[in-house]
Amino acid sequence: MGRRKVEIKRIENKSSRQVTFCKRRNGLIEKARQLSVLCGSSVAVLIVSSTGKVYSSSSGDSMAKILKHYEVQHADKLKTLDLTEKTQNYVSLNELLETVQRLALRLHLNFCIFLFFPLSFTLLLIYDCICSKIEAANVDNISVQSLIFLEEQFKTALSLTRARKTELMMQLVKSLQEKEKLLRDENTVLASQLAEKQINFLQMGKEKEFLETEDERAMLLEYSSGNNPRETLPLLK
Amino acid sequence: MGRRKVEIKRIENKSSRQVTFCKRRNGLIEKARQLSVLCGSSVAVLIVSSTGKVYSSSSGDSMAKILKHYEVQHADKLKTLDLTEKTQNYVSLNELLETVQRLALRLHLNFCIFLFFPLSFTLLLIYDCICSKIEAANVDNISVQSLIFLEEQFKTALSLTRARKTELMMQLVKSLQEKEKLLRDENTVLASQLAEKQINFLQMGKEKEFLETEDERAMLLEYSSGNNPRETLPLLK
DNA sequence: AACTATTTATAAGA
DNA sequence: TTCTTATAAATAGTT
Repeated sequence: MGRRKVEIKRIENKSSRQVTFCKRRNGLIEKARQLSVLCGSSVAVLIVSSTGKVYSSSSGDSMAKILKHYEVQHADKLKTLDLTEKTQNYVSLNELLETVQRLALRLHLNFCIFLFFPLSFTLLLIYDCICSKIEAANVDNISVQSLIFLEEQFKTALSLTRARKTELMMQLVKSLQEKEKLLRDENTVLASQLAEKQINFLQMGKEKEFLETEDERAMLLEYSSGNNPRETLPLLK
Repeated sequence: MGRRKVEIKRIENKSSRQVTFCKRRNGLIEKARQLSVLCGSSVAVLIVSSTGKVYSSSSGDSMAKILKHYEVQHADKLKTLDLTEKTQNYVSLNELLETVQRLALRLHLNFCIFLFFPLSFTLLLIYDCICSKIEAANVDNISVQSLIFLEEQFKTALSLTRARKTELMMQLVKSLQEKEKLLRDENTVLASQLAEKQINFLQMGKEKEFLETEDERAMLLEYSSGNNPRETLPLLK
């Protein structure tokens, strides 16, 4: 729709690309407005120029409402994915943290977030944002009651954390004990096998030329020497 | 661009509105794609139909990236507004909470958020989302060290909360003591004024008809009776 | 969904 | 950037 037909591919000439960007950007936003009015729908258009500048328009509802609609639908979609989603958890978590961080900055508030995963957790503490601005507010607005409630919450969180820590340490101790028992048993077996072999070696003492490997000869030498044999083998690792 | 010119106002005929919606929606998304390709920019289009269905398209970058761009710019814009924004804090806070809630659901995680405003705070606790799904994960992934760290954080938060509570209670006690002192002083003044008047009354005892009001007569009666006068007036409130 | 008369958008030029 | 204008593209009404 111009003097001549243009292929839809990147415009290489910088200034004509800039001109086209401006024209078509306005055109797109106008089209969005028309669609919104004609059909009673809400339309948001977000344009990020190649230089990173953001242009946006919303018609019908506000931008926030439209984005909310999108996110709700998006969340539903993800919920049905379920398993596929699990692998994306860490990316999504970062998104969450970024979002909260950004919003917190916007709201000028101190906050900390504790995220408890069932088996692991991420902890984010952000104190002293740009908060001094609200400092002038009325002292009477804070109730001691609320702080007492908060104190209770922290006590609970603290004792839950301690309980979980204890549980984990018990598990750790138990598994270490089991590992130790296993290794002791293994040692016992190895020691008795060795004792058996030692007897054979001693019987063959006068006929060293019958020993088959260097290792066996070395072992015999060690056991023949004056050193006391170690009671158990050293623990693995 | 059709058989005849149309005014840009809501199409009343339902079926032709539906047809136009479909045509123009496709047109808009195609225009967005062209703008993106021709000018090397990223374009997102979000359309919410009058029935609530959401259509979206992104070209250039992914939808997530474009939305992030928008939010970052939006945050910057708000930061420069500063004062005007303060009145919107509570709405924005709700937005924050909703966003976090939604994302938490999406991520299937337990979490709690503590938002500390400089002088007041909002506390949100959400436990036990849809978390059971990750329960099967490997126990070895959690380090006791992390829990020890978390425990320290809670201890700190607890002692900060207690310190703040104590501070507030001290303030409260101090202000109550000041109020009491003020009232005592007031009482002293009033009591001495009253004593003075009482003497006048007693001097005028034989000429009751000179008393000007019912109140004064009642007062005289009280002070003339056998009751000991109260040491101070009762505290206000 | 396809057709086509018309309107609208826009490429190139100024 | 903005205006102009020739022309391409989009689409309203129709089938």
